[in-house]
Amino acid sequence: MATISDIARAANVSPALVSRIVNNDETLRVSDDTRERVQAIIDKLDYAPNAAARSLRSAQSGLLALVVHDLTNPVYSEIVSGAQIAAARRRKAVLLGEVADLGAGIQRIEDLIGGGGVDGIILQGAGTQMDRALARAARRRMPIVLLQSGEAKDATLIRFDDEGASRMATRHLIDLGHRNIGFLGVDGELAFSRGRQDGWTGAMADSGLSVRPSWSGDAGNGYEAGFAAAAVLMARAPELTAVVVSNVVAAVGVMASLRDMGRRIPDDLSLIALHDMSLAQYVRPALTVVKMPLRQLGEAAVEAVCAPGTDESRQRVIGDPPPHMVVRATTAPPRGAGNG
Amino acid sequence: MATISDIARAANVSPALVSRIVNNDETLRVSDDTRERVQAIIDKLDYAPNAAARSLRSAQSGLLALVVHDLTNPVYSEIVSGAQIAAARRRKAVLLGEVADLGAGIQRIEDLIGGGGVDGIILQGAGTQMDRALARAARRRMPIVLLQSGEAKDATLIRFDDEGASRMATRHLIDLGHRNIGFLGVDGELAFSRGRQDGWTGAMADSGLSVRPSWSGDAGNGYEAGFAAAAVLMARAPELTAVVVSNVVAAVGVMASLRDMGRRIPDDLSLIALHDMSLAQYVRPALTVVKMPLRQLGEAAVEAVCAPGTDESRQRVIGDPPPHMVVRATTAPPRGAGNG
DNA sequence: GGGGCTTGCTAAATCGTTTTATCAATGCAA
DNA sequence: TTGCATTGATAAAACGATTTAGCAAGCCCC
Repeated sequence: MATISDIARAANVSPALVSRIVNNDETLRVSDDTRERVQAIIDKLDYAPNAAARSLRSAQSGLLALVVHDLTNPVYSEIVSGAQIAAARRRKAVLLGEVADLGAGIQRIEDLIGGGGVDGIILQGAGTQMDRALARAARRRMPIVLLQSGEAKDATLIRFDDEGASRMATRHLIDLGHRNIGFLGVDGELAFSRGRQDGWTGAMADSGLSVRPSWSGDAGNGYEAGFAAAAVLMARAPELTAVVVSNVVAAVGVMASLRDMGRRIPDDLSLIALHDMSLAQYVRPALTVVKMPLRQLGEAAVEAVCAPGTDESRQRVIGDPPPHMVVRATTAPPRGAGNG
Repeated sequence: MATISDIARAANVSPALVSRIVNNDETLRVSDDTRERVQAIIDKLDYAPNAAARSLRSAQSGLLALVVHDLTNPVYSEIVSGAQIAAARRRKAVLLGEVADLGAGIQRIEDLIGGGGVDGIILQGAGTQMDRALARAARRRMPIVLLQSGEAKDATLIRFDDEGASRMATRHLIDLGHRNIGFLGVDGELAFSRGRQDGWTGAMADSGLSVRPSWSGDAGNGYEAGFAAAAVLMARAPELTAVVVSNVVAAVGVMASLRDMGRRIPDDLSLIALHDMSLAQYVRPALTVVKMPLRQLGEAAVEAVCAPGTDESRQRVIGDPPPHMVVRATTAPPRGAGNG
């Protein structure tokens, strides 16, 4: 492969000059003649600067590490896709890590982080297994962004207005006339899951409604967990006429479970989920959701990593576009409610 | 950050020795005493080798470029996930590129490829926009793997037995008693789409059945395209009692469309799809599919990139596990068929 | 006591860029 | 003729690791 010296030799100039031409150095004064000659040789030899040498010298790799919990979950892949787009805009590439299956899965990414091989890190739901790499990153003053997670040390935190969205979903059901409204979320002390739970109880309280402990359960983030959780919830709280599901993927599992139990949606039970994805339009009945901008979350994460100094506070809530209702076919007034 | 020289100085040894200890050089003879002393300092200073320097010197980055068409499509994310796992096993990291939205989206990856910043490339459905990068990669003798695509030059080709799977699916419908069986595939001359089409016509011919041109259509790879295609097909060929859909994601769209048209599955129309994904179990009725090992496809791609010399032919069909029927609830005998 | 072997370690070149300071040449004004 | 900008380019020092060849010291054996 042609190196910068090859080009320099062939053009009878110094490597320095070639480098500055390749990089569009604004301070460079060069005659049009020389510039064209060099450029012609670059084109002819199809020269491409060596990535390793460049990042060794410039201490920048142009790489962003993005570690997500489970790639096959459509919600996460939406985030990844958004990050991808924003990264391209910034001329960065995305190094993907998946942390779901085997704990050892991201060994190489950790090495890269430790060795300065990436310019920044975005973490989505990675557990403590990243702690060491994160500590190293922090010592290097590498920008770190945590998505939907509460524990920030040297990291920027980006999340949705989970509580607001959950409140909005619950409110929608209340407005339809429901009183016994359940909630399927994710257990644990993560900020976003607590926020969603709070949104539900908050909206209920605002309307003078109370909730019972038996009305909430853990539906996880996947089809299967949602499927299982629905059966448990229905057995425990048959008085419910509507349920807020904190994750749209889990909601699809919930729908299957309800149908298997002979419960009709929305006739017997209304369902509303947080997040949106294209699948939600294509299940039947189509899922009513409170849409949150998943792609924008990914994009914002990349922006925060690329321009780390510029965020006033270290904590950002994605408010644009704000969460909004997408009413489809899984919500309706409860059966006893007048006009039907 | 600590460099190798820092460690060497602190331990009163040469950088060379530190390097060889860090890399577990088998040929190195060193006293236990020294080794422990060096290791202790490495631990204390939390030394991690600089990634750029290392890959500059060793001409290996430990990175694999994986370019897919659309990340949000569950079928592709399954492949990515498989690749991820295999890469981790090989101590490689995966650089992800998405080529769907904007053509300029993978600029950085192309730079890296040109500059030797990756050790190999896996391409899934990228169009001609990668041609230049691919040519550069070939000149560098960089291993290239093409997934599900026919046009191999300097690349290894990995694909499923698409024709066999499609044949199996069609056969299943024929065995149930169907005679008028349609096919929704992907238009174009790509090898895999032709193979699936051939499998359908082949299985029909084997049973002495003929197909009409109006019985096949283009359902693309996504929910939306499947939804649209189903409406067109049903209008054009109402005599069909069963349909093979070449992609499970499109099949979910087809299901929604049929339901909206008042066609009951499987009573009025049987449906079978190629590929599988967890969603297929959670739509209702659950989708019957011919399962193809998507994760293994991703894994095989990584293996081929990491051990390029070892593939006898440049063309590999993933046959393990072989495609197999997963009968769920969208297939049944046609209405007029005896025992019902 | 000299030759040869083993053990334990190191010197120094190399990978391909980027960047800062500097320099030669030319022009121009006084 | 001297002095001073300006233009167009370069020299050389990093950046941080890996690797090959080789060296010094100790030991053994005859």
